[in-house]
Amino acid sequence: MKLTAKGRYAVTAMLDLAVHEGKGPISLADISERQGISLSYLEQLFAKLRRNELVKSVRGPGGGYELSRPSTDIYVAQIIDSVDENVDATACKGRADCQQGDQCLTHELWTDLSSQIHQFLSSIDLASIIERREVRQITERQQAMRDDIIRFPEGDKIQA
Amino acid sequence: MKLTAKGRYAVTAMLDLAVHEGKGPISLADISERQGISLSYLEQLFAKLRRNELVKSVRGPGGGYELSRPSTDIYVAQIIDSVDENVDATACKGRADCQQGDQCLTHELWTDLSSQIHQFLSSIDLASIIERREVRQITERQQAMRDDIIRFPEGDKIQA
DNA sequence: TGAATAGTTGACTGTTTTGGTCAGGAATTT
DNA sequence: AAATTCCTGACCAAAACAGTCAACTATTCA
Repeated sequence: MKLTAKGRYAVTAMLDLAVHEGKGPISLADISERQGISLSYLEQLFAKLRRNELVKSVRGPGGGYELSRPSTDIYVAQIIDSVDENVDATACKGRADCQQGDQCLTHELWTDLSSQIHQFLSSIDLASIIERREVRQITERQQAMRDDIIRFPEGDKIQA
Repeated sequence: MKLTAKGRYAVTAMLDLAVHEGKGPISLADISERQGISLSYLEQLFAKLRRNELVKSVRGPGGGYELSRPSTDIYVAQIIDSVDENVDATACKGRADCQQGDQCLTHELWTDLSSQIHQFLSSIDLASIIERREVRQITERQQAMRDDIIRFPEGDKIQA
């Protein structure tokens, strides 16, 4: 499991599709403009997403991409796996001294953690991210009503 | 949040310390040998871990590094944040066209997801990773007893 | 005191990955 | 046919990664 800008771009693009679900195919040019990702880079990403059957393409004028299935059935882990697809397995493969002692212990510990992360991301579908946001917005609106006058200068620097 | 080899190295090294908790300072040379990480690279990582007060150093012969507090109080997210420490905030900062329309919507969605991931990793402490492994080993041993004779050719390609 | 140990720091380097460009197709619709 | 859009591969610069080297400081032990 790896979590870099590449995966973020892919998830962002897929979220864009999910938000416009049911409005027919969305062109990569549109996504490029909205999300600020270069067209050519999107093409590379979507080639992989298509191969992994997360999206389907429609050619010709008015064409573009659609989710291959409802956004409730597409999980974040699937997206990231599609574009990263490196089956690294945390090295320690060719090393002979990896029997059972201390040597490989922490390697396994990392693998454990890694699989927990993967499991976690496998539980989050696109629809729930969008839904979660809506819930949060409502909560904030209610909060704002309680706080009434107070104006908060946006909690920036969210670095998660 | 980023999840790359750098973070993996840091977590692995910290797990190594956690496993040897209470046995006095552990030298980077030991960790280097056990985990197959170059000594100098460990030095760089531990400089950051120390600045973030996750470890404390003991100089001189017999010296090394120790966890700055019990392994139950050190969380994976803290480790990764220490060595990566880039406060990126997913761009879309200088872009003027980021008011509220579609433009920035998915950016926020990603930020949401990202904070969920961060929150998740903030909930996992070093001790629980080690403990979880022990639980799993017991489970496997019990399973092995039930399966009795069967010998399984290791389930490799764990790619999580 | 002095030698050995071990952390500290910074500069530097080769390799891989990123993010992106370019060009040429192929398929589809109008 | 023309326009649009997906599709593919070759290519590239910059960044990140992983590691090296070297000089240094602090501590301990003989």
